[in-house]
Amino acid sequence: MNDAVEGDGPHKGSASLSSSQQDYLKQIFLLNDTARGATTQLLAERIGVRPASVTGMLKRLAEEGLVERAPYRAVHLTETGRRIAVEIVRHHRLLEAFLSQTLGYRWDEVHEEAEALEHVISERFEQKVAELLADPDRDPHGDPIPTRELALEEDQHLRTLALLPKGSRGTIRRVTLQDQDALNLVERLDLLPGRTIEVAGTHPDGISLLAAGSRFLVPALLAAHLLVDVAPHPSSAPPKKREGAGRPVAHEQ
Amino acid sequence: MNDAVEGDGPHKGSASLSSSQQDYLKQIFLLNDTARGATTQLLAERIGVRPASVTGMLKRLAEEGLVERAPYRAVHLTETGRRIAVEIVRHHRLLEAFLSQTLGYRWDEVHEEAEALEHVISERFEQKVAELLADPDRDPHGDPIPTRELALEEDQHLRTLALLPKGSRGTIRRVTLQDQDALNLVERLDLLPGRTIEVAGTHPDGISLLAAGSRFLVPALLAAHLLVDVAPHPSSAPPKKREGAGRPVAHEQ
DNA sequence: AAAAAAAGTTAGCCGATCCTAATCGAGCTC
DNA sequence: GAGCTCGATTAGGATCGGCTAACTTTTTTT
Repeated sequence: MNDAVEGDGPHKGSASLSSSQQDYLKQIFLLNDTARGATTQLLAERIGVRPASVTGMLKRLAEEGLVERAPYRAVHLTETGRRIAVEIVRHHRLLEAFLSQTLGYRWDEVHEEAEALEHVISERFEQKVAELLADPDRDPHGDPIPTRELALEEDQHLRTLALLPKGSRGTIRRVTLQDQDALNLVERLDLLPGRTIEVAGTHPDGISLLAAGSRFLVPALLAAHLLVDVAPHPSSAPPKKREGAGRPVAHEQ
Repeated sequence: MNDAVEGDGPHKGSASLSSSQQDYLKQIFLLNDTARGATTQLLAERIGVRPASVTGMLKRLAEEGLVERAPYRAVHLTETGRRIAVEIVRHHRLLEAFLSQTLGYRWDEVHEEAEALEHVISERFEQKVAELLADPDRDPHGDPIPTRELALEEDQHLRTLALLPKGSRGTIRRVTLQDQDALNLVERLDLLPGRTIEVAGTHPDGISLLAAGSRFLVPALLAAHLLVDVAPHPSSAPPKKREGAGRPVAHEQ
């Protein structure tokens, strides 16, 4: 035996999957909603292994019926695989909320710890934390927490800051970054979820922002990861945007 | 790489030890204070592997300077090994207190979960929990929690119920059991830490006890794991807190 | 469309940890 | 003190998940 983690014990579907396997499923899930999909290379980067290792693991996961794949193509989760992945995403985000709210972690410290704990906590732990926090629906980064039934609300109306036209106003709702340095910068610029902003201008290298009276430049790399709830005010239409970048998200459960 | 756990990150000494290794060290530590010491067989039982596997792991641990051993003899921890072991014991007991007090786990549910989490939490987590609970010195089973500096107070004055003579009175302070069924029984008999009792008689198969007005038999197997704070005189007031005489004892390994 | 680049896969290997089966050693019995 | 028994060790193997190097397929460039 290796490190088959059974923090989950005799629960749902994640029983007897190693931390490693859980991690692959989670990353596949998270990448499936992006433009390029869950490619071998992206997975390798996210997970921190070499591409060859990814190919190997994907084979194993395919044998266990957790993913479906065609060689040289992006992988997809099966329904079973998706359920497990969402379960882990729930663990992760619930833990982030918990670490932040109950243990007083700083905003930028939660990710790493949750990363380690998510594979190990039991169903009971998940429940107790959910109770304690009264079923939160967002983690500290603004990411939606899947419900107990594993339904994941999508932020259809949020738009990435990078693509907003000059004059747009709105409220930052999500910060989809994990990098420590980037998070620090976001904090320093005071661009945390909840902050209302206005786009003062767009540049090739970023977005000029008006927030809290001051004006400053948000690097494009950062702006791409700030999801904004756009106010219907200036000239924009009511929230009804949906298929901006790709297929409907894989979650019919 | 395998499952080298780095929940601990760049801290003390436990950095880069696998969960498995951590577990061995912890069990060696726990067994070192017992009559037979940390023998291959006992370790195998506690850890849930075959004796041959223990021999193998002990060799690796010896190479890393964490244990000292002579073939066919019980193992001992080096100072480094001991430090890591105590660190993990601290994690475990702190987590048990936390699960019980903060998350509302039942008394008999905490062990299993702590077992999984103890290898994964960071130094920060440990600190935050210790703060939240105001540096508790006992876990829910009455086991002493090593201090931040890894000093472990010994319960020198506690005596096992199994060996008390008829007529003894005292207060149960520790329940050194982990087995779920046994714990349930302890709970059913209401023999949790804090309960005051009197030995009504001794039998080959157990101890006859007088507690809360009723009289019942405690099986010898159970009695051996109930540590009692014996009252100096039949009339002595039942000490509310724990021993006033105990002092922190640096654990000579 | 041919060549180059990038991405993915295969093959072979390694280390960690576990296992079973067989052998060895220590300590007690007679 | 010769056995015998039980605990400990060795030998040999399996699995998991990682790696490198070499090769194949897809995509991009010219």
